Amino acid sequence: MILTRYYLGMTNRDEISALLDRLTRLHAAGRRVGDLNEVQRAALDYLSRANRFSRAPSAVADYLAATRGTVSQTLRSLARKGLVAETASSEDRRVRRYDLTPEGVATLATTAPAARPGLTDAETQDIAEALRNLVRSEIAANGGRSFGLCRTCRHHVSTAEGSHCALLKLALLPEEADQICHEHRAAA
Amino acid sequence: MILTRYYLGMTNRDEISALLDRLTRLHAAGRRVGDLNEVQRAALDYLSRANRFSRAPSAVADYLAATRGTVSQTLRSLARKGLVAETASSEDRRVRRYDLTPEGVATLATTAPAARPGLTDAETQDIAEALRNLVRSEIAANGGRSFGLCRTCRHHVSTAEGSHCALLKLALLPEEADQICHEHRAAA
DNA sequence: TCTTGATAGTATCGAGTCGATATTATTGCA
DNA sequence: TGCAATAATATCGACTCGATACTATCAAGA
Repeated sequence: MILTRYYLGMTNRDEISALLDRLTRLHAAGRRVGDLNEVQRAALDYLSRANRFSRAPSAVADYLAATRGTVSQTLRSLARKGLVAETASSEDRRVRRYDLTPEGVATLATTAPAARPGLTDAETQDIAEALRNLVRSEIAANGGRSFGLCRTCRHHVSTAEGSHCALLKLALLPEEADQICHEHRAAA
Repeated sequence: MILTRYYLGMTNRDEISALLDRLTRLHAAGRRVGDLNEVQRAALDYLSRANRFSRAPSAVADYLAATRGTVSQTLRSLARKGLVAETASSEDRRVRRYDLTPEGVATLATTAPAARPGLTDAETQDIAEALRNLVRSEIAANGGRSFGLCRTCRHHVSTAEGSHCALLKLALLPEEADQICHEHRAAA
């Protein structure tokens, strides 16, 4: 397979940036489905995979590298469309949580990502790993949060009854260990 | 190096989409430099690497998966800022070409992509290849154009005096063989 | 307890992008 | 000559963007 390089005189760093410039545009275009734009779709997808501590506007803002003001509007737009519902937090009265409604779940299901033609399983595997590396480096460069799975966090503790979070000092529901957490820190 | 997967139950395809959702946002945030937004910056970068046949609004629109209307405004915005200048095509009076001004070149140079910390040379190489694959598959899925380098095109012909394009039936300047072409089709 | 500072979220601003649609030139083909 | 295709722009409402200002709430220290 011949792989066309974009610019022969480019460093790998510059080429990655140039490729990302285009790739992010191509990806974004494919993510505008129905009456959702790219950001709304990404926020909805995030909310569907985040645990109950991580569905607040500020967590979405951190995850999507957006300001709180913008995310506030995005979530309001999703709520207007009936795809998410706002819930007040019981512990901290400043915090609001946005959960998917059944309509939100259905919307997500009917707009699943398209298959990627022309890629072997091995290539797909390599691409996933490369993207994980790239996200990790992007986060390191900008001081963002990792937002990994609860199960892979240094604060996750498995017990006989189930598991709990040593940071929040809370018992976890079985499914929560496989959800994204705002407070995630990679195990040492 | 432990690589946190986003969702253990996810297929690679879904994981790639989820990773791209976030990576797109992180990359875009890093590309908003000075008074340029992500799209303006990407368009400016494209124009700096495209050959003279590929600097028209419609080519930029194809490259960035945007509509002509949007690109028209983007280029107008860049022109207002003095970073590009409009030139009428001599062959086809419908076509306009946008070339970088010296200010545009300087802006591009002073906003070069940041280094990617925490990545080895080997990882960087792998990532570049994975992204090339991903772009290729995205194009295949949506019927877009490849936009490769002139030199790697099936219409590129090397001669004793230099090179020429068999599609446009034109002699090429020496530097044009290493620029991006709108009409690019990968060599067979 | 009172104050102070940090945090969570919203409201608002102008600039710009988005898709969609319509319109004007211009080209090329029948 | 006529007609369809192409290139580009103009305009519309919805939305994102960063920036700024604002309110509400929490937490920690005097």
